Amino acid sequence: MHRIPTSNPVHRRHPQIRIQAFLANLPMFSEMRDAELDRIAAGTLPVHAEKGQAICQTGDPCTGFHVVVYGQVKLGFTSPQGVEKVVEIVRPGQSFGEALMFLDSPYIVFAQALADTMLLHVARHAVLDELARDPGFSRRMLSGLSRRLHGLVRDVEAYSLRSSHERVIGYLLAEVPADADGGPVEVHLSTGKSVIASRLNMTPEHFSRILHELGNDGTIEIRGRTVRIPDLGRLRGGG
Amino acid sequence: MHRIPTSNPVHRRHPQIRIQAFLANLPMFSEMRDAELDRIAAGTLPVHAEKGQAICQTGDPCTGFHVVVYGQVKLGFTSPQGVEKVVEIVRPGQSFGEALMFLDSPYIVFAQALADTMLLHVARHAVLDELARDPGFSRRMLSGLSRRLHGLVRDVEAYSLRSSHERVIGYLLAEVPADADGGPVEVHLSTGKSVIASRLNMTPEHFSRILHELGNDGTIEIRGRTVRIPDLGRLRGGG
DNA sequence: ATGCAACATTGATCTAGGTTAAATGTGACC
DNA sequence: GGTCACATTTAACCTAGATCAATGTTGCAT
Repeated sequence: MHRIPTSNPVHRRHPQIRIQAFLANLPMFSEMRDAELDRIAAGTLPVHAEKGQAICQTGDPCTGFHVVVYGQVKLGFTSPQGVEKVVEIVRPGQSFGEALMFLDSPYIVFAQALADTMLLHVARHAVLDELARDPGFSRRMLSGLSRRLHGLVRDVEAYSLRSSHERVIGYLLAEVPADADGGPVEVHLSTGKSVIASRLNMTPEHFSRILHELGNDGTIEIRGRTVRIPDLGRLRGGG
Repeated sequence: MHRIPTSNPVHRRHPQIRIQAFLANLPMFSEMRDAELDRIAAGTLPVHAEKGQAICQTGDPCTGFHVVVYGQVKLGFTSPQGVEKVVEIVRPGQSFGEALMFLDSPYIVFAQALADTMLLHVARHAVLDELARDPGFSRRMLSGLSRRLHGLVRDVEAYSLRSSHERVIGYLLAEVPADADGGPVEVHLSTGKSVIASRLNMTPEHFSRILHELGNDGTIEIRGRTVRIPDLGRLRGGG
């Protein structure tokens, strides 16, 4: 069990306009007028984290939420015995930590960069102030939290009602671009297999085995991190 | 696999004042002025469900959310193979279905009365209208959803990192009134053991076994649905 | 290129918890 | 009280997935 270094905010000034432009593309801040976006941006600070660096630890107080600009972040918790479980893999354009802003509890998950990552930290007070002014913003925030909640319920369903075999298939299918028709697709696993395994609530060994089972009955072809799916319908049907 | 009859709203008029008084006690509607509460109450309809009756089914569209007045409701999903998993047991004063109001998706869980139950159904439009007017209401709604999210994350942690033994202990401890000091306490299981077992992600058999293990090493004493805990500290320490 | 460290695969073995089945309680209603 | 339906318990057995232990791969820093 080794200590994870915690990242520090980059205090170097970034061009203000870039931050606003990025924020404006998030569902949460879409439809905001410039003045509103300016106020949010004033409470926003870029944060950089190297691969492996912690962005926040279990128990830390919540000072705002994070958005991933580039890179990748894993959220997870560690059992008293040191076992780790990945709850979510956060990709560019996605955010985490919003819910905590409305509670007075500290982080129950940790966040760690899976790659060289750039985030924006939006201060709690900036969000809270804006919520008080803009009902549209509240509405979008409620949508965001609801979507998150919905996703978690689906996870609970998967964990308790689906076999690991089914969870792997589900994961692969979720990685397939929406516009793919039945034909052959290639999906690229965005991170290491052990992280994905943990996300799917299984051991790396078991994940490997399932992938290779699917491999040698011809449902998928594995080349490193690239998985080719010759027939989507077949994978959907359970391999 | 038997069909579950769906409950119908009770159209008989209930005293308006009772509804408002009840709603006013919910965290979500606290601090509301009379005029606001009146508007919410105007969109609220009492619903009655017998023990075993479905309040809503997986796939139903969402027309609002429900609050339990008295009785008890279980939320859960059913696998294609007909296995059922209880996600939550909802008690008086608690509500469900809020998140769905902000999404356009149908119910992914079903809700079924565990006892003779009275609920209030608050129409989606009433909530949405009020959110647009009252930032304080938005704020409380955000708190509520955040708390729910937090709870679900804790569940995921329990399911993936704790043994069933630990989950049972956790459940019992959660049932102990907060004001209890270390001394002997009695907790009364609010519903059947199979439902609790499913809520804890285990079979009734396994739940029974664990309870009796704890029973014969003296950590707890079981008399039907009543569990006596002679030494809270000992239970907290893992039996 | 070379060598190291992290990651991935493979096989053997183990076990927590599930499944099946049967016996026993228990409570609601007549 | 009696009886029916259902909940709970008990016991024997089974299996999905974990753990342990090598071994192979890959990427990356020198």
